[in-house]
Amino acid sequence: MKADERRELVLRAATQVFGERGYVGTTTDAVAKAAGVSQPYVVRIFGTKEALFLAVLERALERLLMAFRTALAGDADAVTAGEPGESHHRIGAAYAELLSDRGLLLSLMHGFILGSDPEIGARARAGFLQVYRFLREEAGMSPDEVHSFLAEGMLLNTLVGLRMAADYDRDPAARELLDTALPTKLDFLLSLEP
Amino acid sequence: MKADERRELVLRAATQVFGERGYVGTTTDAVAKAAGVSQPYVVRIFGTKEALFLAVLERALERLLMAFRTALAGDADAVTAGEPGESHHRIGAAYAELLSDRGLLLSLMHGFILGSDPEIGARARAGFLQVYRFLREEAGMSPDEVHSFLAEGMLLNTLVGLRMAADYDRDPAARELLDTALPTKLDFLLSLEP
DNA sequence: GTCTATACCCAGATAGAC
DNA sequence: GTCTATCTGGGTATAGAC
Repeated sequence: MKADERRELVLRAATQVFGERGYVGTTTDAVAKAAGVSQPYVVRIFGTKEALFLAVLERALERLLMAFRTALAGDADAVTAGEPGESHHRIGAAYAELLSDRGLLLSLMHGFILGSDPEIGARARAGFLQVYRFLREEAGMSPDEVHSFLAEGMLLNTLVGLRMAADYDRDPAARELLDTALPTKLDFLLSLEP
Repeated sequence: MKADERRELVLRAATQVFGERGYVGTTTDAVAKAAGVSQPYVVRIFGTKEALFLAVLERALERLLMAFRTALAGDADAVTAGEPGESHHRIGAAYAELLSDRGLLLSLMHGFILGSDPEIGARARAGFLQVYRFLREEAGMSPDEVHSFLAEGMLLNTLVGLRMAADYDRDPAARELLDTALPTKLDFLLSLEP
C-alpha cells in the first residue's frame, strides 16, 4: 500500500480513537491496532503523537466545512428550483449527518477544550473561527444565527460525548432531552449505541 | 490541618488542574504541587486518581446546583417584591457567574466528553441529567427552554475551554462571536486571560 | 514501506518513617 | 497527617533489520 493510502487509513482510525478517549488518553498503540499496523509505524508516519492529533483535527475541519459547502450548494440549487429550504436548515441537516462519524466531532471537541495547550489550542481556536467565518460569510448567517447554530452544535457534541443515548430508555429525563434536542436523527443516533 | 480541610484544599486545586489539562492529562503530582502537598498524599486521601476526579465532578455539580438554587431563591424574593426578573434570567446570570471558576465548568466538560469511560461516563451522564431535572422541575422551565439553556451553556463552556478570549482583540471574528455570546460578563472573562 | 526489539521516561501507587 | 524513597507498569520514540 502507498504512503498516502496508509496515512488516510491511520487518520481514520486515529479519529475514532481520539474521539473516544481524548488526546492524552489515546495511545499510539491503540491507534496502530485500530489501523492494523505497528505502533512505531504510526509514529513514523506522523513524527509525533501530537502531530498525529493535529492532522486529525485538520482533516476533521476539512470534512466539516466540506459537508457544509455541499449542503450550501444543494441549497442554492433548491432556491433556483423554487424550493423552500433555507441555508441554515440545510447546514443544520448536514451537521446532524456528521453525527454518524462520532469520532470526527468528538476529536474536534477534545481539541476545543484543550485551549491552553500551545499547539493544539492554537489550532483548535483557529479551526473554530474558520467555521464561524464560513457560517457568517459563505452561509450568510447573522451573528445571532451563528451563535444559536454553534450553541446547538456544542450541545449535540456534548450529548454524543456523554453517550446520552445509552440512557434513552432508562431515564425519562434523558428521553425528553434527546427528543427535544434531536427531533430527527434520533433513531440513527440510538443505533450507534452498543 | 484537619483531614476535611486538606481534602477541600486538594479538591479545589484538582478542579483547576483537571479543568486545564483534562482527566488523563492531569498528573496527581501537578495536583499535589497546586495544593502544596506531596504527590503520595493526594493519592492517600482519595485512593486513586479516578476517585479524585469523581470527587471533583461531585463537588462541581453540587456547587453548580447550589448556585442555581440560590439564584432561584433570590428570584422568588424578587417575584414577591413585584420585581420583573424571571427564573431563567436569574439562573442564566448565575451560570455566567460560575465562569469565574473556569476549572469547575471545564472539569465538568472534560467529564462530559468521556462518556465511554465506565465510571466517569456514568457519573457524568447522571450529573447532566441531574441538572436537566433541576431546570425542568425546580426552575420550572419547559423542555425547549431547558434545551436552549443547555445549548447556550455548552457553547460558553467550549469558548472558555478554547481560551477564545485570548483572540478577542487579535481576530474580528472572535470579537464578534464573544460579543454575541457574552453580552455581559465579557470584560470579566477577558480579565482571566494571561 | 513496514516490522521487531528496545531504550527511556514518566506517572500512579505502595512502603514505611516521622 | 504528612513526608521521602521507591517499585512498577505502560507509553513514546528510536534503532535497525527485512
